Amino acid sequence: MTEMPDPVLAPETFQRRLLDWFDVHGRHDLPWQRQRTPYRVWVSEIMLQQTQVATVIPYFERFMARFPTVRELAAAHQDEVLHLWTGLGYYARGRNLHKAAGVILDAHGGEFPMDIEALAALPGIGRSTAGAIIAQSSGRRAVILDGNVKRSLARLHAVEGWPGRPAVERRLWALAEHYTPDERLVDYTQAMMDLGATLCRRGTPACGRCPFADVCVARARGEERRFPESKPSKALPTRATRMLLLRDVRGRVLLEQRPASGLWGGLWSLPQFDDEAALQAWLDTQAPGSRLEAPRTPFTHVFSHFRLEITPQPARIGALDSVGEARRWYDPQDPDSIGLAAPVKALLDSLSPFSLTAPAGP
DNA sequence: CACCCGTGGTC
DNA sequence: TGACCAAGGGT
Repeated sequence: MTEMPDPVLAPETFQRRLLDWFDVHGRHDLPWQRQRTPYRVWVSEIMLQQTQVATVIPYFERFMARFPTVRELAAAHQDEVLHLWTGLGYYARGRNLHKAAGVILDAHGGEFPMDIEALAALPGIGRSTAGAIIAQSSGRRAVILDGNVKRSLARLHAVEGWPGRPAVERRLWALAEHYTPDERLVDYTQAMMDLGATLCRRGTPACGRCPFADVCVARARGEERRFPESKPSKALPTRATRMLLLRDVRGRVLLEQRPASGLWGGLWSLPQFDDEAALQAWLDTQAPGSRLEAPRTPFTHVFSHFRLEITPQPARIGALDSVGEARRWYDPQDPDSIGLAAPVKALLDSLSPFSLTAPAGP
């Protein structure tokens, strides 16, 4: 048996209050709530990891139009999957989604394995996402613990400590397990996420409309903003890079495919170098006779764990014998269906004469 | 465990 | 305006 987490409400009372609230105020018309197949729920859950609903919706619609079932997804090239993922971030999600589609076809005959362990064994699916897929697509009992649930439960019980710490996370899982009902799992899991997303928000919780305001421990203390505690912050290191803008006579730009893992893994980007010397050495061997132009003004791109200072380095082609497997000429006027890192896409867009026309002003 | 992985919104 | 964060998972 799991530890009894001093609940503020009996599970039955919690469930009834939550579902009564959800029936009136919950979200019932999100795109993935139509045709709740395991496939559609799966894709939506992956896209929604660390990503807000409003951002996901257009990506989800485009993805479903191109890959209506897991078979089309498995048959596609990773490039096309990443192309549809461009701008969404955390590209390992797209790579894993594509990889898992192949496993579902090869090892599971095209049918989703509908148990937690088998689902969580698929790349990109962890404990919480596996639970969400089970609950939302089959209605069977499964426990979820995403950011919304963590925030709501941390406040309801005034759970101290950053939820990333294993001890805190265990406690939150125990609370989530404690309150999860045996019925109406589709609605219950959606309701928990809706509560966190629309009422128990991070910045300005709408306690006045919350069905648990009278029993919320954090609110009773007037400390709802203090929960959940935030991650201990560290200073962001800064790295510098040069991005080579090598153009041929037709105005096309040389792109390189990034390594399969790591930052922008599998996406196409401009060739990157630590400094001008490394860039020049590359030009001398790979594209002799090329001429460097003046570097453009550096700009900074901030990632989650470091900031990248990018200096665009334009150059005109001398000779380039072989473009090779992981390289291609890319025409910004006539874009290919490939995955481009967002800052690279913005930089390439800035090369287009069309983007140099008068900006739309107020 | 601590770190890695992206982008857009928010204050 | 920079710090913080969002429907987490992999290594």
